[in-house]
Order: sequence, then structure tokens, then C-alpha cells
Amino acid sequence: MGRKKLEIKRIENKSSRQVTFSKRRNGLIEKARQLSVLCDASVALLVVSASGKLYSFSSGDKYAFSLSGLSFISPLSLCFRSLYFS
Amino acid sequence: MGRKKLEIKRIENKSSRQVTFSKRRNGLIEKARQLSVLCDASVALLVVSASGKLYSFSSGDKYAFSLSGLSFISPLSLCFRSLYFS
DNA sequence: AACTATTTATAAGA
DNA sequence: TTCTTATAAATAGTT
Repeated sequence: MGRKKLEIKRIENKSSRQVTFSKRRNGLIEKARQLSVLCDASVALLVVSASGKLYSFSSGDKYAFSLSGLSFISPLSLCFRSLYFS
Repeated sequence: MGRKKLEIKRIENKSSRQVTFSKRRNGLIEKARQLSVLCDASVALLVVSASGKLYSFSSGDKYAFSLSGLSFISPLSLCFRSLYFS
């Protein structure tokens, strides 16, 4: 989409890459939300930028997981965080 | 997108909901892939249909996680599976 | 499973 | 960087 067709390969220009990251990340999260609402699906999404910043979405479901011998019940996005930073 | 604007709320007709789920799930996974490639980001996505079928994507990164006292190194999509079905 | 009229997302520009 | 807009892409309803 957009003024020109964009090849799907790493964007070399750093500021273009950051702008595209911001736009597409927001778009992806919104699409994930829509899918969960429209179709009654559980959706969880984790995005980590090249600089390490974390963005996530998960539909309302709660999940059980264990980490370091402890058990948790939480949205799946929190499980992601735990995995990613453990 | 499409012939008419669609309100973002649960689609009541079952077959419409299934068709939309299939189309949008594929679209979402492709968008996730594009974001990871274009912007050098780590992306992981988990979708579970209302009937319990699992679809997932994750960019090539490997993650360490533990489950039931065991440690694993795997793509994040596999961590998701473990969480979801544990 | 294809088609296509429209809506939506977004690349480039202001 | 926030807003605009031309254009590409996704997809809702149809066949």
C-alpha cells in the first residue's frame, strides 16, 4: 500500500525503517484485535523492536503458565514478557 | 475492506465467521512476517480458533524458556504452544 | 475457490 | 513529527 510498491526486504534507511515499524506495528496490533473480536478467536502477539522495546497484544483470555518453578494465571501477553525477559 | 464496511463485533453467522477467520488469519500472519523482515523486528503471533485449532508465526529468533522444570531453546511459537497446551 | 467492488493500510510527501 | 493523499493491498460479499 502507499505511493509506491515496497519490496519485502530489510529497509536500509534507518529513519524510514523506524517510521515503517511504527506504522505497521500499530496496524498489526489493530488487525489482531479485530480478528479476535470478529471471529471469537484467541490472539496473542508479541513484537520486539531491533532496539529491544516490547509491544504486545492479547485477547482477553487468561492462561496458566509456570516460570522458574512458580505458576501464574495471566493474559498471554504477560507470559510472553516473562519468556522474553527471563 | 470489501463490498461493505464491516462493524468490528462478533460475526453471528457461523459460516461467514469461519470464512472471515480464514482470510484474516492468513492476512495477519503475512503482515507479521512482513514487519519482521522490513524492520528487523522479532515478531511472534499465536491464533487459536474458537474450535481450538492453533496457528502461529514467529520470526527466526530462538528463545530460552522453562516449563515443568525443564529448560528449552526454541522459536517463540513453540513456547506459545507449550504455554497454551500445558 | 475465484472474483471484484470497496474499504483499509500505508509509502511518500508536506 | 504529525498530517495529508495517492496508491497498493486486504477483504466482504458475490458467483
